[in-house]
Amino acid sequence: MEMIESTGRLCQLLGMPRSAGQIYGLLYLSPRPLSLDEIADYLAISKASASTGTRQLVSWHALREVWIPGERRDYYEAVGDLSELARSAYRSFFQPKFNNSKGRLSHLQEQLEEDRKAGAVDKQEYAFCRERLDQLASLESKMRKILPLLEKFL
Amino acid sequence: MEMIESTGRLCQLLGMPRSAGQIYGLLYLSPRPLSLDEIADYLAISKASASTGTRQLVSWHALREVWIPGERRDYYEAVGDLSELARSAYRSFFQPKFNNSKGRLSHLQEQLEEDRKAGAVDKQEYAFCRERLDQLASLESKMRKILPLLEKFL
DNA sequence: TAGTTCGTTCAATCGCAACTGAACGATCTG
DNA sequence: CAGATCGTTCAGTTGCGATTGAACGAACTA
Repeated sequence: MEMIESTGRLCQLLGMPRSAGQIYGLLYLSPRPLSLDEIADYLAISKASASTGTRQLVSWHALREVWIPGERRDYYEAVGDLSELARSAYRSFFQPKFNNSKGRLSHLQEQLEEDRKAGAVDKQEYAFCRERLDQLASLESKMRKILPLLEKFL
Repeated sequence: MEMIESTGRLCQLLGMPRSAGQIYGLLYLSPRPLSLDEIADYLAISKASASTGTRQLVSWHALREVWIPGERRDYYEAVGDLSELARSAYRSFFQPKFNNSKGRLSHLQEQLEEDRKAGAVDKQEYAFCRERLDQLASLESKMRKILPLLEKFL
């Protein structure tokens, strides 16, 4: 139960549905795969929530569907490799946002240059914005360098 | 306006109020400090929101209060050093959660040992849980090693 | 075929954080 | 002192994502 609470809070902190985290926490320490009904029962949530939660986790490759011969129910078990999980989460979630931010940043820089040429900003304003945008770009470049290393290390 | 949208979304992504991010984005590119009314006016939010937002940002050291001689209003400007900002955010926000998780983890491990001694879990179950908890501990230790490095690099 | 037992979908509800308008206290001005 | 101009606080509202019950379709069973 402590595990369930922790993973639930963690997911909530990362902007994911709390129930998904709870499901993962439950399965992470469960010695055998569990069915939808068992999950819903144990966590005291509706089967609908359990269904949507497991499907989300499966799509994130955090859960694996397990078919037990002679059983009609679907069973689920947690993917134990958290490092791989973190990597794929990074790739499919943070990486895109990050690339997007790069595009936005360079677009801002272009726009600033245009405004300067058009005389829409005076010299002091231009210098200030330029400095701030450059600092942003520098930080972005640092992140771009270190993230792959971090990815390997985990 | 693009900047405002970006920082707003970023804050929302990190679980902070969107309006706070918008305020920071506005001030980050503003060549001069702005007053509460100017902020509320520009962002089309109520002065109440602007007030709470700025106070939050000030408490996070993301904004600086600027007193302009002969002016009764408070003026605010963005703290430009994003690296320092990230560091202090890490220290006051993530660091505590992280330490907390360490305590929980070791507590879980202790409890597992107790259960084993009490014969509450069979050998197979114990081995499974033990392995999973050990993996968690290993990941936690890696994070503990790399985070300080990352903090220095930024 | 009729009746179970599954998982999924969807409209309705709920909870919670963010936002707002209005009231307030503090500080200045004439 | 009265009046104006600030920032802050707070009860009430809003908006949005998570959750639910009920309905549904598919796959099995007798």
